[in-house]
Amino acid sequence: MAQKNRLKYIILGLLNTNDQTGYDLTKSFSSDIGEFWDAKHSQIYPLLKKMEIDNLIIHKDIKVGQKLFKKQYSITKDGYNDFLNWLKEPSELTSNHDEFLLKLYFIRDKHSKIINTMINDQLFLHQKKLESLNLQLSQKFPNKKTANAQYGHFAVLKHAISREKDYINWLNLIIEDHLL
Amino acid sequence: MAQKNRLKYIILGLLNTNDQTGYDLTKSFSSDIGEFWDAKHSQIYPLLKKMEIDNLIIHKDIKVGQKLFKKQYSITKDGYNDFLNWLKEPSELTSNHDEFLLKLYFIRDKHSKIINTMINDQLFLHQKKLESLNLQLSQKFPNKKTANAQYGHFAVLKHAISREKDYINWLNLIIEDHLL
DNA sequence: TGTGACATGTAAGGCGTTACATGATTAA
DNA sequence: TTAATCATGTAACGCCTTACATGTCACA
Repeated sequence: MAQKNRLKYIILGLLNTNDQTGYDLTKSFSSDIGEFWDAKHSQIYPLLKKMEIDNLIIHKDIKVGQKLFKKQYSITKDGYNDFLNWLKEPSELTSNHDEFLLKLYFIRDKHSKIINTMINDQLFLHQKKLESLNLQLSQKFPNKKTANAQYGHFAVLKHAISREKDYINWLNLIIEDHLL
Repeated sequence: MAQKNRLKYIILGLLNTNDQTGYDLTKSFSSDIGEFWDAKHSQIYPLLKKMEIDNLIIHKDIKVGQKLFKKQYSITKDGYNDFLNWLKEPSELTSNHDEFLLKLYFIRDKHSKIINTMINDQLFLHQKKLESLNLQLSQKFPNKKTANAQYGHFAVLKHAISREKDYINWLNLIIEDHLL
């Protein structure tokens, strides 16, 4: 009855890059990796505990300030093997959940009045997103060297940008078509 | 503690187009709407019962053959209002879950050997998908009239095609870049 | 001294998947 | 007569979200 539990592999992958706390991992989902997956701290902390019991990761207590200790996790050999096996597995296509498209699907009349605001709202959101992705690209990968050093991250960011451009382009086509 | 429960709205939307059984609804997810959402019959049947209790839909027993009765559901006034309210709500961006991109993200070395098979496998899947979407387009919307009659469905299908083309194009760019 | 970020947890409950289960109908 | 499709359900369980909860640290 097992579900995929991809979050486990994301955590392993992130810890494989460098040791981190649950808090650090949580932040990854609001920036980088949030483009393709999301998770809240309330899911991450319990999973970290479970993964440590399963011997995939271990933690050290690091002193911060006077009283506070943070738990810095690192990946174990077992964890690394688990991660590699996942990487090597073939990936199926995952169907995208897009609520806007879902709504649009149900609008049968081309000249429906609701369609205009819907599309413009969505256009705005995707333009904002594209801007923020472009900003990320220029900040994280100012030159070829930086891109080659973290090639996957670079490639995935380029994908996201391409995807947003395509989305915006398609939305504009719909708007044009709508005026006819 | 309410989650979104978008499946409810999909069912309402589908029933708003025409009366259907749980079986019919289930099939929608393996074709059309499966492009943007997925659901199994084991989720659909219980939800239909709940939605009928909530007065959003009602069913009639329709005789099929000698013994079998199927439940044909239709949308109620309450259900229609619920559906319309959902349509009118602004839609936020939903982050895409794409396992391949997730894996790619973690591959730091541009010349990693694993990258080649990964990309080619994925390229194959997206090409297959694009073919099937093109087939759907030509079958469901052979001309302008048919497209205008179900505009949303048409627009969404065009989107999916555009998305797959963009994905394939990006994959090819990565492959090219990889050879350098 | 107070605000925002850092840091870590638990609880309740809905959502979604996999598996188990059964039977009728249709067309080859 | 047999296989594919039609048709409808339940059970177990893991995933994920929302909400509740607490306390420290750095900086202005």
